Amino acid sequence: MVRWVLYIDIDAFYVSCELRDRPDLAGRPVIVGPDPSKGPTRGVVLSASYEARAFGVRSAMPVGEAGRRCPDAIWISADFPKYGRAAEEVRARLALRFGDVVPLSIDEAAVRVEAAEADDAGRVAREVQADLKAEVHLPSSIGVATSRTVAKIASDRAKPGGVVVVRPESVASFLAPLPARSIPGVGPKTEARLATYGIATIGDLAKGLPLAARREFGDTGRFFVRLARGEEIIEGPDVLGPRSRSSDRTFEADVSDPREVEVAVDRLARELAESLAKERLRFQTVAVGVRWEDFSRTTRSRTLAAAADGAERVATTARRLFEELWAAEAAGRQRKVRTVSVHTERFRPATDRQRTLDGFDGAGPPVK
DNA sequence: TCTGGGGTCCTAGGACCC
DNA sequence: TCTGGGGTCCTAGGACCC
Repeated sequence: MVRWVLYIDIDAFYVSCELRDRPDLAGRPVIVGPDPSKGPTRGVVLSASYEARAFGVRSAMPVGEAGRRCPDAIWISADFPKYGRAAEEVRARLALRFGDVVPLSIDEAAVRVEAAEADDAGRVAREVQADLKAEVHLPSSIGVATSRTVAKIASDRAKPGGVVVVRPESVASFLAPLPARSIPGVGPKTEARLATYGIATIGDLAKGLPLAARREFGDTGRFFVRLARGEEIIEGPDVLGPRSRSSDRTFEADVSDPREVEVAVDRLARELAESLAKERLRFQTVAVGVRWEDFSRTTRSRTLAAAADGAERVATTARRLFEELWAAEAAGRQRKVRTVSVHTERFRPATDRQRTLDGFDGAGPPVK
């Protein structure tokens, strides 16, 4: 028996969720995002149907550009709770058959399957696809391989609506012609750095890296070469729980008055604390981030003496961090603020209170 | 064309400890 | 007086993903 990974990716997820409620829109160019004809907005495309993609519309594209490329698009504003519920339906459906489901993003999940032959694993994938279509009414693409990374790359090649199976002995030849950019984790910057060494495809990576590139890419470089050669890959851990939670707000126009930003920081901190309380999470680190008008970012973080909770604790820490951040900026470039964010991490479950430390909670050694 | 709102992981330097 | 090597934690920034 061979252990296979099925990597399931829902096609055009947000749009597909909307089409469940609006089947009359099937086959039309549908975009989820703020409608640019309803006034100026700084929004971007969250999801586009394949009919809209035919006009060059892509996820994360500013909506004004998308509107110009596809003037007849049907715009639907995002409904994140709806998408969260749909993701739960998909995971529940998969859990019914496979037990353990590894959720990898809102629209992706992996399951493990034991099968003697690649054809058997492929058949299971097609059954899953048909089941999700019939029971959850969502279209999917599925990659099948013996590692999660290769299965994910296969699922990309399967879009839309297909199944791609990669046999263990064919991994290197399957990957070789693909651009290095197809590797999850290789974006525009890494692609450009690899190109300076003459590396464009995964096949180029399989030949190994020159000494200078080995130094430059370190562990990541070794991972690329192992993957490219079809060698065994150490998989990331199954997702154990949230590592961080944040809340941000982009202003309609860039802001130069720190008091206006402080009001937003306070509101974000309280929203965040409320959602942490719902999840019963206590945090130990708070951070504040600013995206400036030139789109560069600055962050400031502070780790508390002990895990804490409560809106007041997030808010006062965040406010202090923002004051420091602002003071440093005011002494220098004095840019306007485009986006402000409040961030928490290093979670402990709220139930995990240690009696011996309880007395120090929120009143530990003074924090600068 | 002018860039959201979530997230994850990695790197690198300094502090601090043994 | 000048000096090690290794490990962990904290902070800031960056790349990347959906």
